[in-house]
Amino acid sequence: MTEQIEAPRRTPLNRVRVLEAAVSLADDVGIESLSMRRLAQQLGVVPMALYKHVANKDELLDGMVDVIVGEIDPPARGPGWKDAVRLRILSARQALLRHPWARQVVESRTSRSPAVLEYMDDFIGMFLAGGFSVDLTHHVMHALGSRMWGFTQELFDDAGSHEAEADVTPEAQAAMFQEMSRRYPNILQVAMAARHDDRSVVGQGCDDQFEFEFALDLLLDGFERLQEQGWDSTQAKLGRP
Amino acid sequence: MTEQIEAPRRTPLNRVRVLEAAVSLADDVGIESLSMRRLAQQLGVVPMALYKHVANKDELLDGMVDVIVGEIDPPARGPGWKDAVRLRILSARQALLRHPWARQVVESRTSRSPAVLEYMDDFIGMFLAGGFSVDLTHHVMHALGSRMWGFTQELFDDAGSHEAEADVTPEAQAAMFQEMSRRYPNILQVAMAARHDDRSVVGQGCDDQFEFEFALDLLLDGFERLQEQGWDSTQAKLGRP
DNA sequence: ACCTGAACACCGTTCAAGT
DNA sequence: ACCTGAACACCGTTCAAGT
Repeated sequence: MTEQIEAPRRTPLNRVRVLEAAVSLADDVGIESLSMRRLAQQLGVVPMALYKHVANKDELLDGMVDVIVGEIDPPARGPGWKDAVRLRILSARQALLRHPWARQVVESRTSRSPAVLEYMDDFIGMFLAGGFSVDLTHHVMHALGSRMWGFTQELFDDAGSHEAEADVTPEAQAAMFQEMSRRYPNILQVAMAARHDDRSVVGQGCDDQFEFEFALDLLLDGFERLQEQGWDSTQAKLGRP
Repeated sequence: MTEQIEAPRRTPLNRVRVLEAAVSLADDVGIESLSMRRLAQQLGVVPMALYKHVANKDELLDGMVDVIVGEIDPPARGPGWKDAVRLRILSARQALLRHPWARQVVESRTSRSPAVLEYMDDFIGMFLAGGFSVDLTHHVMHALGSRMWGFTQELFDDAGSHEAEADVTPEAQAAMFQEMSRRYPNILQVAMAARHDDRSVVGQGCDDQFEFEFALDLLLDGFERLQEQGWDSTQAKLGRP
């Protein structure tokens, strides 16, 4: 009997390999097409093999968020709190933008992994180091919310660009435009003005950098003002019935 | 042959009935358990029957958002822009809080239904009526983002309350606490302070009203300041390289 | 012409049977 | 003791066959 030669050993599966494969598969095929079965196939293993390394699909998604958090630059040491916070958020933004599915997944997670907790702990630390009271820091973190991850809710994802180009006749487009201007005159006004603007285009499908920084700086300036005023939540609560 | 008596006619299905049934089914069993099949069963029809009234599941979800938008109070007529915006957002918040799944679904939608467009058009109209330039209004809408719907990202959903009560021994709890204070000292500090606070408790599982209004008012005050200063995006862009 | 049962092509996860 | 193929209990959606 010929002794059976072992097939060339696949580099053995481990958690990191599984998570990284999941991230790049989601990058390639989209998060909605990422399934345990498809991921297993990509890795050349039977679906069940994945369950050795992640308890279930939710844990897989948590792990994928951790991979992304790992791509965010560590907190800058030099500058004051405002620049430190700003830089870290903009770095998070770059990491998130690299993975189109990330925003949705980050938003949908309810539990916080150690990596996420550490990320948040760093933020809190930056405010405290900047002289913010624990009280103000608490509320400021809530106000920051998901902007901590470097994204803003899209206002118009692709309103209008549905199948606009090819199929629709100019007449139909004109009719749609008329209907829009009748029903949503304000949206139209804003959209038109934005289109004339050189830098930002409504509906370009991607979170615009200027909009993001506008909102972020508005918040940071607000935080700064409150801190300088010695804002205190107990006072604020007394002031408002 | 006895003439077959028609079974008592079900009130015939229509789009509104389907959507309302979907909303209350999601209220009851959670959005993750809402399926076309289960909804059909609830309505006493075959799954295929639903496809007469909604093209597919995505359109069903869009329609469910419309039902919720319909629950939001119409814009107030009397007050200035700031109170008008504030009231409408807090009304949206009430509607969204009535349906635990709504936040997630609103966030996940990429297309905007007529009802949603109208809701946004109203907001834009409030700012314009308040003397905001089209330009500033545009950026302000982006800054408002998903806060337009009356929710903020949860910071801590139920971190720690996982299975804390029953199963875990006091010793294990103490150990976990120590581990937390070592790894996430800043989070702990903020969490402890918040727990002493009479009104807000971190991790109470629901978006806290005070946090929401804090962040909202910070933004509204910021908007007001910019408007009074005659803020202009072209200037802002020149000022920043 | 209309309606719908059965089928298709998937899921995530369990579990018992095989080595 | 370990591994995994088959199975379970679902999905959303298509489509052809039946009335």
